[in-house]
Amino acid sequence: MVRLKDIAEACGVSIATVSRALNGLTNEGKERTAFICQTAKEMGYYPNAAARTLKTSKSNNIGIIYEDMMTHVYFSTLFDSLRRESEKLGYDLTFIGRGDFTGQQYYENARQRCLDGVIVVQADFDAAGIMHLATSSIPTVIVDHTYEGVDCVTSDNRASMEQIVRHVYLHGHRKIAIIQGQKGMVSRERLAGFYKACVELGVRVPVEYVREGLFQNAVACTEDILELMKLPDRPTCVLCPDDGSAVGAMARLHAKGIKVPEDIALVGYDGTLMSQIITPRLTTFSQDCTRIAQEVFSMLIDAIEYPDTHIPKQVTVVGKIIEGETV
Amino acid sequence: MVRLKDIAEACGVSIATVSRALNGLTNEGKERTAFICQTAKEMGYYPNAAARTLKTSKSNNIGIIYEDMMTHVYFSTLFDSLRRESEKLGYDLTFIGRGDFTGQQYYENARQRCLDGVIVVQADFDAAGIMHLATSSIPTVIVDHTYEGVDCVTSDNRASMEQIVRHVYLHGHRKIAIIQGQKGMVSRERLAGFYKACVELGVRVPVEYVREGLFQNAVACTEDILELMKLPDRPTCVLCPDDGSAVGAMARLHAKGIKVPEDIALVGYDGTLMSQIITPRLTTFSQDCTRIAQEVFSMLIDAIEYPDTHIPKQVTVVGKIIEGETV
DNA sequence: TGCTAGATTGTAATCGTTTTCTGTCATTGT
DNA sequence: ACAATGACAGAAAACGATTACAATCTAGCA
Repeated sequence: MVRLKDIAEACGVSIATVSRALNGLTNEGKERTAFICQTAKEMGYYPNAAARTLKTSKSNNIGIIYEDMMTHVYFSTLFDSLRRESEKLGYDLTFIGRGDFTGQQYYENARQRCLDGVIVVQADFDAAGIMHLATSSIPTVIVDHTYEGVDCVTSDNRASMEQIVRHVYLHGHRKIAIIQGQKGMVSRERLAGFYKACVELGVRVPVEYVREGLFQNAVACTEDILELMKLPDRPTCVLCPDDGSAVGAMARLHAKGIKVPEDIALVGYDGTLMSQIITPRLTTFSQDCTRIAQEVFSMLIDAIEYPDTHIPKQVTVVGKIIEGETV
Repeated sequence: MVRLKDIAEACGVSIATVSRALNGLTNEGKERTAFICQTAKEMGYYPNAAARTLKTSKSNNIGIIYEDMMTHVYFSTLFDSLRRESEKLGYDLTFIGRGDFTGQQYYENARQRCLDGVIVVQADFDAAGIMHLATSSIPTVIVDHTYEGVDCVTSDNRASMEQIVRHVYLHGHRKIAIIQGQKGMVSRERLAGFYKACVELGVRVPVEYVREGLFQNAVACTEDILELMKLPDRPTCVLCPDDGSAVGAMARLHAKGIKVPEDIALVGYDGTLMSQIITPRLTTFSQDCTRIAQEVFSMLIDAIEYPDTHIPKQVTVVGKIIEGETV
């Protein structure tokens, strides 16, 4: 391993001079600087990250706390976007937060490795711990969950659900059912949007039309839909928690002789590739992961670079309906 | 931030003593050790990772080089497994390898941050660079690609394709077509297995039955299938590069009035959740990501702990056919 | 009691950088 | 020609841990 010291010896200057030359500090003479840089490159020098971190308390590393849900298309897409963005900005992404972490430990773990910032995705699990982290001196951005007074970026679940309801309303639907995902802020927000739009549009919602379901679980979704179809006053349109559920349910319905959209209209969520390649194309709602990632990093970078003047804010990113053929 | 020094002062002992006590070095007296540990905990001490890494050249961090393909279910599943395994063993996972890396840079980047090891997934992109890394002093395991003399774990694409061919053969198919994925070792291996099984079973394969396709691209897959259906001597069974393609294609075929499996048998690949919740359930091949992850880490840990005696090996993990209703 | 072995603990060097402070020159103004 | 100024380079002190080595203390034994 090549050290600053080796270059210093090779060039016949001091370590400090090499360090400054390499870091572009204006101090040094121009051609000497060039010579040092040249030599460093030839010798294959790379600064030791640990030493630099130790001295500067900057690691160029951003921690990411993710539940084990990478297999859900939304989250893998979001991750891809986050990674691309972090790459662009010169940060590496490290997965932190062992499964059994709680309370202070998120914070301590981040502190321990001098992370420059932390991104928490879907912080539904340990409010106290997450808050401790988010209100600490370590820049933190929360994705898809809102806490007071800390940086949050959420795809606006409430507004999107409103959009969806209005969309199907415009297509003539007055009996709209909803199947929710796992309990949590996302589901709550969507339900709130659902009710809000229905109230505003004067659409009556019988309690039986609102069902608890699961994300990414087409079996559950199908069961729920079949239950809905048994109702004396059956809905004409069902809003599913995500595309995976909707696609799976659609296939099952189809096999049962129930036609989409003739017998029942279906709306998905996420705007996945899959939703657009099946027949009929699913009407769904696309969340703009690229935008989300950009917002996340813009807030994070601001918090990192201007820790004193940074003001936490809550940003919502609004997606859009992708019109398919199932409504 | 609490330092060793702070604890030392609080306890009235030297820094070295605290360090030894905390690391369980047998040197220290029992109750003094206990007292130090207790105090450290009370003060909320966490060792500074950078300092420790600088001194010991161990980071407890494993780098992972992944192309941007997290949205493919196979890779997200694999990643989940890798992460779970790394968590269990106490390592963190850091995404490294900026998009424009080449040659030595993978190695230098890993060296720079004192990574204890590196996992390279689908190393199809920069053979020279990857080899430089893999043959360096940094423990490296390559997933889903085979290089001579370095640690590799692959799902046995050749053997699985053979299994698939034999499976459909047993179901009476003699006209078997294959749609490949992106060019690369995975596709090559699968094709080799396909030919091998066909030859052994005495199945004739017209050149038109072998088509180049794309992974995770149902549109391309559908086009390919439709082309195949136009052939004067059409195949009775088509092997698709992955479940996503197969599911999408199936839906399109269905819409065109071509029935699966009556008119054409279809086989997917990956054994995803999706493949099992659609109707008809897709016949597919499940890759055992958990096993792959275990093998990866077993090799990695061995290479890390016994760098001198470690012998690189090539491991293949065999998956199994999931019988659906499309053959 | 005096000496030695063994058990603890402390001192200080080290890991590779960054950065402050000091010192040396050369340049400029008077 | 001399002092003041500024540009540049080097020495050395951190950052927070680990660890080889030296130093101290205790106890066991003659």
